This record gives sequence, C-alpha cells and structure tokens, in this order.
Amino acid sequence: MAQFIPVKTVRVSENVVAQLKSAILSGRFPSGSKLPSERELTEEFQVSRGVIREAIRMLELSGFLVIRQGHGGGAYVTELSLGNVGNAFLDLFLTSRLSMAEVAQVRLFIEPEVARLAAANFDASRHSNLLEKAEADEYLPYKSNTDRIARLTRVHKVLAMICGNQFFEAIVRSMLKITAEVVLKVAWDYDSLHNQGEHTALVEAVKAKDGPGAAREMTRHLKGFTETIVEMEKIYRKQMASESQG
Amino acid sequence: MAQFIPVKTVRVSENVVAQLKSAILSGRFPSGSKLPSERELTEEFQVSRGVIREAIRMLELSGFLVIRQGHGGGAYVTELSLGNVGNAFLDLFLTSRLSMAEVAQVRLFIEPEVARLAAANFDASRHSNLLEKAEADEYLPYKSNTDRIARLTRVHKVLAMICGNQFFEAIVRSMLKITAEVVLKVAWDYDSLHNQGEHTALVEAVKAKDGPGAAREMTRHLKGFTETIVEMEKIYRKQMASESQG
DNA sequence: AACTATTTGTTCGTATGTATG
DNA sequence: GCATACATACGAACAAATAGT
Repeated sequence: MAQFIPVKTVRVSENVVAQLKSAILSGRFPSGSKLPSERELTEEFQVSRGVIREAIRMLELSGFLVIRQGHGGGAYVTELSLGNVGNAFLDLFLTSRLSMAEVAQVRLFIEPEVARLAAANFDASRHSNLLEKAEADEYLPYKSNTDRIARLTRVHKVLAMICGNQFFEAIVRSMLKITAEVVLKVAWDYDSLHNQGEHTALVEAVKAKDGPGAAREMTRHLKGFTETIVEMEKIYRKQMASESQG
Repeated sequence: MAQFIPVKTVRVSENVVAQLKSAILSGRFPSGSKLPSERELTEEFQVSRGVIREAIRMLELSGFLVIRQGHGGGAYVTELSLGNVGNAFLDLFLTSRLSMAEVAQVRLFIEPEVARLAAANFDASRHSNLLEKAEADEYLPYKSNTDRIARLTRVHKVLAMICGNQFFEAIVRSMLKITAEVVLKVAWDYDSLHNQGEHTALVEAVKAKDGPGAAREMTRHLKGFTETIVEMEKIYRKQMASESQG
C-alpha cells in the first residue's frame, strides 16, 4: 500500500518566498528589474499584505532584493553579494560557535594559496592600479576606526579578488570581517598589527608574478600577528560579557 | 565645519531585530529559552504585531530562533548551525555567481588538509564507530536519492568534524551541499562518481593517524571525479534554463 | 517651491489554526 | 471534549518617503 506522506503545514510566507525565489532564479525577474508592488502581489498570491511583507523581508535578508520607498520605489532584484556568507560566518563567531584560533588556522592555510593564485593570475594592465592604490592608502590619514580597518584589510581583499576564484574570495572576506569586528571593538593597538610597509614585499612578489614568493610573504605576514589577534579575542569576549551586565 | 550625517531612517523591524539579537548574544536569552510571546513583545517594544513578526521571521531565517505553534509554543532561541553558511553559498551557486569549477578547486585544496588534520586529531575511542559506520553505510540499500547522496557525502562530513576546526567544517559542508544539489537534480550516473570502496584507503589512513597518507588519498579521490562534476554542472544549468521556459 | 501620485512603513482589530494539558 | 495560550492570517486604514509635474 502506498504510504501517505504527512501533510507538512507550510507557512504561507514560505510558499511565497519559494515562488518568488524560483521566479528570480528562472530569470523571469532579472537583476535590476522590479517586483510587482506589495498590493499587486497580494492580489496575485491571494494572501494578505503581512504575508507578502514577511516574504520580501526574508528575500531582502538573503540578499536577493533591495527595497526602496516612495514613488518609483519597490522591491528591486539585485546581484547576490559575496558578503552574505560573511554575515553567516560572523554570526557563528558572535555566538562563540567559532573561535579566533580557528579563523587564524584557516587564514594561515588559505591566504598563502590565494596570494600564490593572485600572483599567477596577475595582469598588470588590469590589476596594477588597484593593488598599488590599496597598499599606498594604508598609512594615509584616516577619519574613523572603521575607515582605518577597511584600509588595513584592502590588500587582502584585492588579492582575493585577483586570485580568480570567488569561493576563495568569499572565504577570505568572511575571515577579514570577523577579524575586523574584533579589532574594531577592542580598538587597541592597531599598529602592533601592521608595521609600516608590512605588505610591501607581498605586493612586489605578486606584481612580479612570483607565486611561491607571494605565498611565502603572506605566510610570514600572517604569522606575525596570529598570536596578537588570538589575544585580542579574549579581551573582546570579556568586553562583550561585561557590556551585557552593565 | 562639522559635517552633518544624513539621518538614516531605519526600519522599526530592524531596530527590533538588533535589540533582540543583542539580547540573545548577551546571554539574556540563552539557547533553549523562550522569547516573550508576540503580544508581550508588542507591549515591550511599543510596536505593532506586524513589526514583531517581521523581526522574528528574520531572526528565524538567520538561525537564531525556531518557532513553534500552539500552547507552550513561541520563539525559542537555538544554537546556530554551521549549515547556515551553506545556504548563503548555495544561493551564490544558484544565481551562477559561483561555478562548480571554483568549488572543485577549493575542494581540491582544502579537503586534503582537512583529511590530514582529521588523521592527526583522530581518537579511536571517540571517532572509530562514527567513521567506520559512515563508510560501511555507503553501499547499503537506499530509499531515496536524497538518502543516497547523504550517504555518499557522510565520510567527508565526518572527517570535517574530526578535523577539529569548525570553520573548515562549515566550508566543507557548504561545498558538499552545492555538489549534492547538482548531483541530485541531474540524477545521473551516481556510480561513475564513486566506485565500491572508494573511501576505504582514505579511512584506513585516517584511522592509522597517517596524515600525509590521508591527504594523498583525499587528493586522489577528489581528482577522480572533478571533471565529471564539472560536466554535470553544464547539464544542471541547461536543465534549470529549460525548466523555466516550460 | 508646492502639489500629486505611488509605494513602502506601520498600526489596530479581528478571526482562525494548532498544540498542550 | 474543552479551555488555554500561542502563532498565523486577514483587511482596512493612515503615515512617511520619494519621484515627477
């Protein structure tokens, strides 16, 4: 006898999410196009506006939509960003599911390979400006701490982009995001992390398309502050714990 | 003159999300505890139900909450799962932002290292049963294709767990998720991917705590089907494209 | 610079579904 | 079976933002 499958009472908003998502994936709503307005969607789906809004909120959070208010506004389909995986990783770190020691171990293994690939893939005409500017900007005056961190991580980001593998790029950016979170909140002793010209040899090796050299320099560079950043995590965790008391 | 910063009109539901999230992170709502009911939250935050629901929906999607209906139901705080990053990666793949070639390149680089770490970290008393069972189950009869795929990936998952770094584990599981998606939808020629006993040498090396051997076996194993899986992606993309027409 | 139209943002009241005891 | 305590869903209204006239 054929088994009956238990009826999974699925939330209406989940159904709407699934339909909209598959419509987007199928190309019916290409990147840049606009979804029907909330009121039109209520008619098409025959559900209330609250349901539509929940669905849109979820697709917005996943990075499929950006919402604009007002005349000509609405839900616009957008290119998925590599940054989204970073948010998921950051949440794991925030809940102490991931430790900085683990992040550091992965960085030490992956980033030298990324540097090697970047060197192999380096094309002076396309990448020179980007890379040189990233390094040159590092020690220019900065406005805010956020700004400061952004500059110190830029070389790593650019290399991840040049390496030609977006999976690697997403991973690297996630690790940088976690590292930045800690450094920013601890706000302590940035310059023990980076000496002036810390990235120079690395950048030179990449520009010379010297893969092994770039990998070696990246390893040296990362080893230089692994212990520091792991120490910073302890302070960070304490800080978070005490903030929640006060 | 001090620059004025444009007033960013933040959504009320975003504010609620931020407050709830920080309350959870602070430990005020530990894993397993229950948030106040929607109606109570309405009173505490002084906002409407709809806003509360949007906020809860977002926190649910991020993996912080599970919602249960009925008496004694409500929003329960839950441990964040490593699987969440997998969803973000899968979305990137679904939107063609990521190719299977990129996934394969990362797998070939990372999984041998994971195998090496797993071998180094292997503790017979804790891991033997898990690992042996994972391998033994591979060629047992299976009920569904989903079931089938789950079994073929189990050894990889177990090794990622044993390796002792959850960042690596999250990455490996993400790559397996994408691979499984393709294999499942193409539903074609599973057995060209895995010969009987494909994982035996790998598992033996790990049990012998032979790191380099485990890494070598993993490399051999992955090389064996890299081209196949990249070919399968082409079929997969075509299939998706034609489905959206019909 | 003011007006108007469109669309999201937010609220409230109400009704229904679902699981526990 | 029934009461209770939840989430789920609906509909009508008004507020706020934004682009064009």
